[in-house]
Amino acid sequence: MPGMGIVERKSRQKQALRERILDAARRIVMREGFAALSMRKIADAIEYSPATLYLHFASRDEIAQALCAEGYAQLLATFVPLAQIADPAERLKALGRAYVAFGVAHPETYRLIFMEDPSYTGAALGGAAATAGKGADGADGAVAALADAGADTSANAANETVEGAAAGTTAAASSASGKANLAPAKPDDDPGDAALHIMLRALEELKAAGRLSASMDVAVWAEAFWATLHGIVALNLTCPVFPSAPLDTVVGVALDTWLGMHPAGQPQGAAKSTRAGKKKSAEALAGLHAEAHSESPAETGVKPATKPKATSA
Amino acid sequence: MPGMGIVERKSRQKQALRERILDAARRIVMREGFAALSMRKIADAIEYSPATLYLHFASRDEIAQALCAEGYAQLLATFVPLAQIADPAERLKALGRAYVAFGVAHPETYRLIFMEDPSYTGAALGGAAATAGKGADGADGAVAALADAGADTSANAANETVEGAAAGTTAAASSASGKANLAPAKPDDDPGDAALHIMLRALEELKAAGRLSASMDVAVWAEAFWATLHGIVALNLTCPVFPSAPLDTVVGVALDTWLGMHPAGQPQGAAKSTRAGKKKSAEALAGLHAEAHSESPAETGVKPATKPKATSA
DNA sequence: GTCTATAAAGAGATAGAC
DNA sequence: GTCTATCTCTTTATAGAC
Repeated sequence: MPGMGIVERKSRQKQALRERILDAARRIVMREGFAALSMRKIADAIEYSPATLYLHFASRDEIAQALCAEGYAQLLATFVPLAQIADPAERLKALGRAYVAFGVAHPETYRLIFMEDPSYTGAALGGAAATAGKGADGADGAVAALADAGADTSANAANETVEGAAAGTTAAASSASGKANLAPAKPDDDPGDAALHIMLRALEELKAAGRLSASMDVAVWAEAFWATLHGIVALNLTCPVFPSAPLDTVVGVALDTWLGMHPAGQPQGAAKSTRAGKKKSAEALAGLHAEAHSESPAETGVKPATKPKATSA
Repeated sequence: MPGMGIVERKSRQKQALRERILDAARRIVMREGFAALSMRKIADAIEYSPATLYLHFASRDEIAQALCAEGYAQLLATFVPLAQIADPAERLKALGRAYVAFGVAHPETYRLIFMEDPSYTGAALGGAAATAGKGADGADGAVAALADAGADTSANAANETVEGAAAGTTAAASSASGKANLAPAKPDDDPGDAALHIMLRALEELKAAGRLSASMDVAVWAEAFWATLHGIVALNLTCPVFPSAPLDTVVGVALDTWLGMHPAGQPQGAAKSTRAGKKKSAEALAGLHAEAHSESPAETGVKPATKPKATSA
């Protein structure tokens, strides 16, 4: 009968290898896209045999889902601090900018989560988006993944993003409000729900403040708003010619359109002034947020050329 | 020396087989998704050997690109008649609805064109989206594909969509305007450019009529608007929980937000009234437009469950 | 033109030795 | 736990007979 220390050590070792597997998998996905993720490649990367992987994950799919959970948590982590912004409209704009920045900074992660497979996309998005009610069916290891992911890369990513997005908005105002919006969106939910609720809360406030048409269904508005952000990110990742104007200009116009310009009365056409770079400069937006990542430089670059391209001989 | 008739017959036969190949490929993509498209499957479907395919197409990629060209042309075909709508705002709304309807009615086609690979997406989108100028580098067989595609399926699809989308708008007004907007967007361009120009023209008119902020850059607005539409379609195809509200409600809110409600003074909250079905009824929108297609019923269905899922044992 | 046959590469997953 | 070896399956693409 082995001492308890031995059991713990073995458990730690097992857990460590699991992490190494996920690390390697993440790197492969980031570098070559999800389609190129194979058990063999992972095994090669960590210098184990393919068979070993199956002691930790039942299938390639399980690895993919673990990666997804990390990604969701990572995205949520960039949202949470923004919930502090006092003005609901500015808060939503900051969330929108952070969302786009995340997608641009982590293209393959974003692809995996939101553009790859309905089963992946649906996984961490429990029964979310169901207006408000809808009994919360807890997603499992998602929040735990947040803690883990935060330990290596996403913590940095989150902070960078937050500072970048909050700069120039009402960031300072959050210290003045004190109580207002510090609820971190019930943490026992899955990240998808949590992120959604952050947005919905801001929307409710906006409506309460009379800055949103009283007849507007916030759930519908939220979905359309989300679609706009997703569309910007998705086109940016997939369409080589997409923003012909600087990305942040397009984002600015979208945010102004959905939320109205001037929270306190700045001249309209806020995005107009930004129109100077006039050529795809995802860096203009992403450069602010996504510089201190552990991800490969290729990920923060403009466009991955033509990564996917699964099988070719 | 064979008579000319023999040469022609052989040429016709060769062309016919080429069409059969593309037909089979299209069916496979529609049924099982692009990832499942393989030379063997095509060969099986047309009851030829795989080797024969290589006499008509150099590679699987070439087939994919031919499919893309068809898809672009098909989408453009649903746009062209809408250019007749007199009121620019209503025209843009109709275009938006048609765009979403197309994506919902032909999910795998839409996926292939706009969500699969940057090289596919960029192909038929020549140097488009480049604001206005940018010397037109002619894309090759795209327009020819329009003629071909129109011959079998897309003509019906286009007409159905047009009638559906135009109903309830200013369709009748087009007969009153006469001259206004009948330019079919220089036909020697590629479909991507053509579609874009239809939209840009409407936008310019909108701005000229003072219904769009004078400081707004129409190219930026157009891209953000497109992103919204793409986001709606893309989320609908990928995210199982996406529109919790009926799809057309979300589309309605988006269009109203971008274009303002009431072109002539109808009460605001135009989308509110639509909120009744309250459950994903893509049919509510797509049912109108996409009923008489030659595509498999699965394509017009709500969601393809989990089609892609490339390799599994 | 079309076929058969096959090369060459890669995938996921497993059995069984150690 | 880990590895070796392998099974099974699938893919693109080609060579060469007919």
